[in-house]
Amino acid sequence: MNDAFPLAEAAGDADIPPYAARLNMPQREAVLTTEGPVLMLAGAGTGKTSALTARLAHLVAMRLAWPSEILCVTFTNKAAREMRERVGRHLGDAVEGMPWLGTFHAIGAKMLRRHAELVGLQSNFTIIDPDDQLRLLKALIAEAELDEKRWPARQLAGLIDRWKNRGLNPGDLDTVENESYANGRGSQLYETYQKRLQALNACDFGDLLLHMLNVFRQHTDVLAQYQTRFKYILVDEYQDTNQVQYLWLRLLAQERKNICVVGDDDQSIYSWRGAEVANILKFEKDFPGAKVIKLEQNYRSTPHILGAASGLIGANSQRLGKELWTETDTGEKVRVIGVWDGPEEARRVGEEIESLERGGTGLDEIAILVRAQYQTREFEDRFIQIGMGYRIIGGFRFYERAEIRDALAYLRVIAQPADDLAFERIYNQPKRGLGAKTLEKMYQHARRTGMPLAAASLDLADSDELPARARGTIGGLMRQFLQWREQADGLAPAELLRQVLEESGYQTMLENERTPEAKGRLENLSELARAMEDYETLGDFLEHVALVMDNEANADEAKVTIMTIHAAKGLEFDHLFLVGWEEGVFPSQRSLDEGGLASLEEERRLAYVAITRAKKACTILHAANRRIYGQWTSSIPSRFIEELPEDHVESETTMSGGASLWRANWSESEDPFAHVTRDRPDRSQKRGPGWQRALATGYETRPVRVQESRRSAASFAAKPRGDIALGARVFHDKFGYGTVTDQEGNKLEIEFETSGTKRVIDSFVQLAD
DNA sequence: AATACGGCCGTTTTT
DNA sequence: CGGCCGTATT
Repeated sequence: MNDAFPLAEAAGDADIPPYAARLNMPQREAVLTTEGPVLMLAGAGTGKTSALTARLAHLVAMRLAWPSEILCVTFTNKAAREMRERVGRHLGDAVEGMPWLGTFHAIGAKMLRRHAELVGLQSNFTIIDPDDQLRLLKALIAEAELDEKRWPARQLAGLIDRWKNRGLNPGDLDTVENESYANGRGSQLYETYQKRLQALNACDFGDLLLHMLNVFRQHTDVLAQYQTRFKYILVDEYQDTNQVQYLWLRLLAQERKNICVVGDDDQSIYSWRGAEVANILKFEKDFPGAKVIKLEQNYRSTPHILGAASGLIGANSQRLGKELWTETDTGEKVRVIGVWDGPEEARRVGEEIESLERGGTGLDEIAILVRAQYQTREFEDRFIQIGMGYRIIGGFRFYERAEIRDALAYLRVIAQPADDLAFERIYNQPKRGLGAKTLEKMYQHARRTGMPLAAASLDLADSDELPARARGTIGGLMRQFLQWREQADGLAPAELLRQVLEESGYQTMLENERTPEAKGRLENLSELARAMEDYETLGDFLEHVALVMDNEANADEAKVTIMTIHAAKGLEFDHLFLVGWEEGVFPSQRSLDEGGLASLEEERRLAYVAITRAKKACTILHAANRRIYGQWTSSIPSRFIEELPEDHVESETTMSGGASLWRANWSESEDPFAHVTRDRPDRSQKRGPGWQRALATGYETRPVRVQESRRSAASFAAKPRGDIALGARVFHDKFGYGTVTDQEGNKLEIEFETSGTKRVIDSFVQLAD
């Protein structure tokens, strides 16, 4: 990826270690400056991971530290994996000995398991996910006799997260913070929540860091132990650190001050969830004498792409200042295309991709980036229709599916009998005839006796408090749990899961459904069992699940990637389509309403991140009309489009000049909006000023006449499959069940029971029953 | 205890 | 428009 380091050739390669041979000057400086604080400002595509891994290799090769004496933190599991892999290439097996390379949360969890007793937990504590967190908070809000309508649990969850991100314990809240929920009951609920978690022997994501920060603050011996151990600290994506992470790092680095942070203030896009750009902006103040190294040579994109991105980000005020450059001198300008409406945007992108495909580009080198998840729909619909392979990143993740969470809940109760949240999830799943009333009694008893829910239910089954049937059911279930728990030690986790699914009746429940969905669920459960084979103990596996919620990319055939810009950070694609660049969509109106100028600048950084994902070509689209919440709304191009420097942009726009599709279509009328009917924007009060402005024009288009797009190349080549006849009942992953009403080659017209009539490619459906 | 309707609300989400 | 949640219904 990198060009050779020029001096390396000049000086002869003799004394250049292999890990540094391909680094440029600043990269090399970042590797060799091992002592003291270092701030590495690495622009997009400037080879920061190369520099980071080389630095790690260097520290070890020079015997400055053992791998186990280096703390290396990332934000994502993916980044941690990549780092581990690349360092492994330099260090060989020694990388095995890098126990402290991982995400903030994974490292926090690892430390906390060692010191759990200092915060009132046992070392086998459960890490609850946001879903459990919300259910728990709802219960607490109800107990506090608050109206959940007025004080939603979501809001409290958000506040607690924010407090934890800032390193605040319940007692640390000032009046303003405390008043921000339920008239001053914020800290009280926060405190109750923490107590409840402790009783459950559980903690949430925020606690993994906050608990450890508390330990560091209150137990200087523990802190000193880690300060001594970590001779060198490396932090990736430093611009994304929040307050706790910052305080955490500062304590750990205080002793030796060998901390190297890497980041890019221009790529800070997570402030809405606690990240503080300020951390990177003030690094030199926090660590006086810090060496600042800028990586500005870009190895990813063409000059036009870089020029466009640089021009755009130049409009931001709060910057450390960096200018990307490249030695490459070829490439097309960034294209900006205006289209009539959302569907046309999807059609147009589809055609562009088919054309790239004909030119030999692989689909996996192409991506479509959206601002918000809902925008993916339009493209999904279109691609299904033309039979183009796509994958949407984000949305439902493997571990979030109901059947997976159910299975995990069983395992959690086995591993940790006090996990009430897990028990509550499955006590009547599969249906055992235990309902809300039984649950309520179990909870009452649990509260009275201080027992965990599962234990309390067993106790209750011994009494006459419950109807005989429920008593028998609970007794049976608890006997099963006891048995599974006994087996858990001797059995491989995957085998245990299979047994649990079998004996609990969960599997039978799905098998009896005999629907394609149920079949899919069973497959997911097999997949889960397969994933478990890599783990020795149940505890190991559950830790993995809690901390690594991502699914490994299923690397099958090449597909176009559709995802949010946030999800694309750190990735790169040859050909990039940036869609929906309209005021209100991007920049997001909601964002602007909430955060004003600061938010606008973050949106602009988001645009910068988006453009810099492109290696060879970047195409930006905007539509003149879009359906927002079912309402047709006319829209104006994003201000970010105007901010792109002209020299690097080519407006092949259909909106101006003779080639304009929509102008041509509507040229018969003087007023381009004459076809539009005036109408009530009665819901506009709820919207921000931007939408009001947009809606105030009062335009609602009539159904748009669209040119039938030329038939796609794909549709000619494919052959129909023989097993589907007219009238057949079929199932489609996205549209559900339907009946085939027409068949033309490999294209089917299907009347779906819930999604209306659609034309789809036959390979996307399966016969029902 | 399971379903059916109706009202509400609507970004981004590494862990 | 469409998905989710909570209440009302049998």
